[in-house]
Amino acid sequence: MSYNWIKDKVENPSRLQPFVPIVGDSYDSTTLAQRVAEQLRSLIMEGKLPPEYRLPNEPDLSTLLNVSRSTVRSALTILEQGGFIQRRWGVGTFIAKDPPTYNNLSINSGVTQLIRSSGAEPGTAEFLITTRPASEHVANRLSLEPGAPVVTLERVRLANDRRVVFSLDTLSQSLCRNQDGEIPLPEIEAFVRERQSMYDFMRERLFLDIHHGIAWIHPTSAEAYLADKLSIPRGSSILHIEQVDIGNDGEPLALTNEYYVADAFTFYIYRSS
Amino acid sequence: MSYNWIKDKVENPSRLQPFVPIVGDSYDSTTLAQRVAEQLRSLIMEGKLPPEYRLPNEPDLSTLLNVSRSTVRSALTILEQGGFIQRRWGVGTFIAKDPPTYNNLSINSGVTQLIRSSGAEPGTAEFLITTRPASEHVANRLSLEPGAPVVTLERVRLANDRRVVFSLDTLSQSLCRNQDGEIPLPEIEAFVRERQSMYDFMRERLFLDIHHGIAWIHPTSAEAYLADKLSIPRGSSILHIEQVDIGNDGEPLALTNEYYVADAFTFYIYRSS
DNA sequence: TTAATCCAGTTGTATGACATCACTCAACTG
DNA sequence: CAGTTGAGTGATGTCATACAACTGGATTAA
Repeated sequence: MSYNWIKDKVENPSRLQPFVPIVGDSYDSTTLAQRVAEQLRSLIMEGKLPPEYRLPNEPDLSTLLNVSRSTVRSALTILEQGGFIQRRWGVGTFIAKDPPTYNNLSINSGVTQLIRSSGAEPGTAEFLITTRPASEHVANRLSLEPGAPVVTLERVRLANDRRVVFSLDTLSQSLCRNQDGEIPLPEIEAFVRERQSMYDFMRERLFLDIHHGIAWIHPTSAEAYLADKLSIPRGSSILHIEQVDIGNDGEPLALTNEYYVADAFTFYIYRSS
Repeated sequence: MSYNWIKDKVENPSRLQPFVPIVGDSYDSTTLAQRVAEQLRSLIMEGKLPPEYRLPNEPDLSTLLNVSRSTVRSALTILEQGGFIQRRWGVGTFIAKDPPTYNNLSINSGVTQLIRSSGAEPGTAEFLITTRPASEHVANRLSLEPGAPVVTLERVRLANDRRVVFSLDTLSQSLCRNQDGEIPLPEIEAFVRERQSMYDFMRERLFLDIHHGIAWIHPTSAEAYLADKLSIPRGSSILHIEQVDIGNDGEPLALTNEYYVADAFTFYIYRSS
């Protein structure tokens, strides 16, 4: 039925890729509506669908995406809750005026993506991977027994060679295994060094999907160790974000501590009323 | 059909109020699904529905709430996105293991509610309300012309008489009017002094509903003025949250600057993947 | 000119049917 | 006897259709 997907507010139609988003039949353990929402969310975050752009109406979206209208509506509800779109009863559905970006803390993206989306080149320095017994605090956060072995990943993250984040990731060693048994540390290191993402490692090697994260934010100031790692004066303002990532079954999977140089990034939060 | 609403994980049934949530016919300009979600959200946040509690199945919820199953599902999708519930295909719908609370920044609640939910008694000191021309920054945030008159509300917020937050609210003067014309400052002051909420004033007197807020978080340290207001040493860590509240039509309504004493509260963020 | 009315287009709600998944448990198999 | 298979049940997910409610502009009438 060749809906004119490109119209209204789009000045440069050739920039928009044809919208045939394929929602494959691949089994994802997620629902169809979530996959549709994810596809549309990518388009929005990549700027393919500009702010205030009017989407096709729901019946047309239904045929375009080859899913039913109720599925479309579920997906749109998801996006609406995230602040990506705005629905106006009797009028239409629009991309939000100011949709969330990667520096929005409501979106659980990693440091690498944050740096990249800010226009800088992500890098790593002082990579250190070790195993150690879990402290009481760590064990508590990860629902482990104190002393249980955990893998920790200590990195200084760079944005265009500037030290901007000190990150300390912790993962239960019992999770670091595939069908062949335990994954040796060098293999983990090789993967994370190349891809610069622990999330990718968890998803692709451990098949651990993260459902959501819960973050605590603490404003603090750099003591000696941090000041050294981040090459900033002692006492500089630091944003400390501690985060537990939760899997689909509700169990904590990973613990992340990130220390951001205060003026390196601007963080947003979408707060729904 | 008298569904046994209280069962499964609930140890103390008498604690749970009977669930007849009435979803009134009152015209709210919001959708039915949103009102249903709001009702359930209140029950969860007030602890009436404990974590991991299993909800009735959707058909039964439908009859209980006197709405259709599609409306129930829309409401549940909203709650699921906010991290309040978890749906498991083929199994059931459950209150989340760790549902968001008022100190979750993903929820747009005011300082007063935050203080109250922490178990402390909210209070106010150094109340100061003025009108002044908008600075360039303020005008930018509120989509006003620089120099346009704005109403500012300067408060030191107390938790059990301890100074914990310095807040500075800004509102375009052109919005501070009802059918009788402009609302005089003393009237605003009287209302906010008593209710300790600018949001309540905006909703009840100005009929301005806030759709969502966008917050910037900045870790910083207290300079002289702030240190004095908050009775803390200079250089203490401060969490600065600047927030623009957006109305249903997408226009900015209010600007809020809040400075939190670092260790006074613990802030959470729900980060969806 | 102005106000009321109509009308087309869109999202919201209701209803019913079926698909898919998870869990339990009986039956079967080696 | 341990392990596997499969039916059965009950839950959420998806589809299809119809209609209600709302918006905004065009039309019409005062």
